[in-house]
Amino acid sequence: MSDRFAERLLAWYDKHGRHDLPWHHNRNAYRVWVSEIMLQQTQVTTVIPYFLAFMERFPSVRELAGAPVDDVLGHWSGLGYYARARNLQKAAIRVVEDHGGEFPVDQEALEGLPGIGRSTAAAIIAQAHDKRAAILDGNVKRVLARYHAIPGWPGQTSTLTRLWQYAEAHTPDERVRDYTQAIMDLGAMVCTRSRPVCERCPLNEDCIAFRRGETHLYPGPKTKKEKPEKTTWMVILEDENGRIMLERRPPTGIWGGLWSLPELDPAYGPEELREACEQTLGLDCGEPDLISGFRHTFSHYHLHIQPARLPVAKGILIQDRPDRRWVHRDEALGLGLPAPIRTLLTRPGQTTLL
DNA sequence: TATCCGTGGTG
DNA sequence: TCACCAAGGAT
Repeated sequence: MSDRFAERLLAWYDKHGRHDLPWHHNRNAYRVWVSEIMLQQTQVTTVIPYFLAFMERFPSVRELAGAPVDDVLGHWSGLGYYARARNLQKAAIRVVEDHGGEFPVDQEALEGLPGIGRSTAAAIIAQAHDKRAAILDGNVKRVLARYHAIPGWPGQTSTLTRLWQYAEAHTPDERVRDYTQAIMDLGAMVCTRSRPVCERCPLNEDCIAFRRGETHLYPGPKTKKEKPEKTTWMVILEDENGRIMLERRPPTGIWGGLWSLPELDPAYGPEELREACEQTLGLDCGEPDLISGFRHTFSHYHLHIQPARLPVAKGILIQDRPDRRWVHRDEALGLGLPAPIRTLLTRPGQTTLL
């Protein structure tokens, strides 16, 4: 690029950028990698406490590779996108077994690890090694879409291709670590989605969208689709010792690998729940106690959760299955639980009895 | 290419 | 109350 994009950005970064984030200290490839995975589709303020606790428990790639999956998921509980946690540990095991515990330095090898794509690989290269690699995350997409007035939704291949071209072109040969942090900081602090602070932007002079007064038009909107509504029963089974039954969810799909409350087919009516527990779970239960349901919104559908509390008759045992277990509430909260289930178990008073 | 995968903040 | 979306990647 013949303009002074990177130069202006770096000068702004030196004065106003974020230089003190937790992963900026004791910087190494492992810490950079974990932070980048956590930061996928997740804001900095959300990540910080998770990152600190994660590093306390898993200080190096070897401890992560050797940890129980439940421990890793437990530290991810509430962060969302749990495939990131499963892939993180898979990648850690590969780094230990195939690379002697040392992270690959080249982009191709990094992209071969589960959970690491083009942008994350580039971020690791730039942040950990200060070597030239172009990133393209949500911040960069927004900055570039406005600066060059690139129409269309960034998810569209044609739009994405153009964005990558500009991302590559603007990335400098020197100070790549600072540059990648700088353009993300600009997107997060100045070139925000709503009400960008263009007066304080070091790039406003040559920003086409700003000069046209059209920053609100970029990036282009995603084509919206109607979200389907799904319904499910979630049963709180409590035995005479005050323990509740948890069930491990399948490794794929929503909340994959996490512990949650047992689900029953929504086709069962309230009066059939007792029988459903008997047939589905092999449990002899008392009368169901219906709790008011709530709606949980995901990216692509709404889930209507109908909780029901059922007492379990004394002396009844279920067959020993590794994906089911009786736990006290305190113990349950130490496992990887989905956020709404955690809320349900922590603050049952928040919901109203029917 | 389109869809799936979470959660919390925002207007 | 609710649609929209943020440091993407896998399928």
